[in-house]
Amino acid sequence: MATDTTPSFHRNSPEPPHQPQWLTPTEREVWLGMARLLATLPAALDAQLTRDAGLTFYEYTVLAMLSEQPDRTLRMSTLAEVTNASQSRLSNVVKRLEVRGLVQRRADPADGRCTQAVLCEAGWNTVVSAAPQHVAAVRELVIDAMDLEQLRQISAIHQRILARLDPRATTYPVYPGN
Amino acid sequence: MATDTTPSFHRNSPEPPHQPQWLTPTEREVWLGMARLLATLPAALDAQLTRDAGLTFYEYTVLAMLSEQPDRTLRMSTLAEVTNASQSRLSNVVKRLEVRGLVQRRADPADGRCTQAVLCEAGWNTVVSAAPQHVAAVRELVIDAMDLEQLRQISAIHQRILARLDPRATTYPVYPGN
DNA sequence: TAAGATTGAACAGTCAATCTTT
DNA sequence: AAAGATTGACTGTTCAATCTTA
Repeated sequence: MATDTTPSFHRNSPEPPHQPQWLTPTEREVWLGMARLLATLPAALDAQLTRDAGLTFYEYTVLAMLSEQPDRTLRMSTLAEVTNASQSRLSNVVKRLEVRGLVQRRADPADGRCTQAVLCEAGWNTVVSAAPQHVAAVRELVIDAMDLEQLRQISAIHQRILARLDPRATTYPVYPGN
Repeated sequence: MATDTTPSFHRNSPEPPHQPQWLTPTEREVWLGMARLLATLPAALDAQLTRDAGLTFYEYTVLAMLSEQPDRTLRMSTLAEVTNASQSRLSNVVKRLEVRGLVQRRADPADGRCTQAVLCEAGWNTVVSAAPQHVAAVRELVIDAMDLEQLRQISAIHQRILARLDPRATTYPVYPGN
């Protein structure tokens, strides 16, 4: 705050009303921590994957999701959902992955409106060789920061927040086969 | 997984070694939840702020951080730190905010290398009017998803992860006056 | 020589518009 | 008319290079 006549953002007022406009110190700490995480964790993952595998985190996610399918194939719209992206973003990314020979697109025989993305052999090899280092990074940065109890706690919290972000979504986890 | 001769990414192997290469089901759930949060929460905040105030989440953060300073002033390098951004990104954003008349830049009298960013009156009014709705959104989406115990738990977890992301950082919270 | 800051070029993401198939 | 997918235009971010002052 700049003067004492004006409220301090993200802090609680001296006399907290029922639905306080600002955040209490604890709430503020949670929010600043989350905001910082939102900004720095994706950058760290991108850095690791770019350095070690020439992939962005999002590109890796696309390849990984395809690699988990029995036929290494997924419709573009489904792939967009499971990778938490817009159809437009996915379309652009897959176009580049196709140029690099990691993925191929083909028309869906069952529905002419749909396009299937298929992981190529080169794409498979790319994920297979990138995965160990990436998983190790995820462990080091995130997973190993928690004990089993905390893993359960944060999972429950995630689900509650995600439900608020998209109330129409079925209960998380979204991904088939989890 | 595509065949039974190959590992499934982000899942645990049948016989987990000491430092397992893949993630257990619980770990995988945590990670997928966090990845989903990383992708969707910033988008939701951008949408709210763009709609209600014509600001991105990052622009709002810049204005909010300045508004909390007694003189509504911060060095560019400090502002970059507290907003979790690169100097380059901040420089571009402040340039646009300056064009819009929300922020002004001036040379730091104490050190000719530094630039100070100062919140203009219009910028102050913008944050003041944007803040209530934004804080309400943060509450609805994030804070109110947790009880007090969970707020404390996630705060502790955040700090542990952030410490791994930037081991050189002093113990979080970073921001002066918290 | 280093820190702070900015810039230009390359790149990625978003939004609205479009096209095709159902 | 609606769903799936893509594209073009615009905007924002990143990276390396640059400039200034300490």
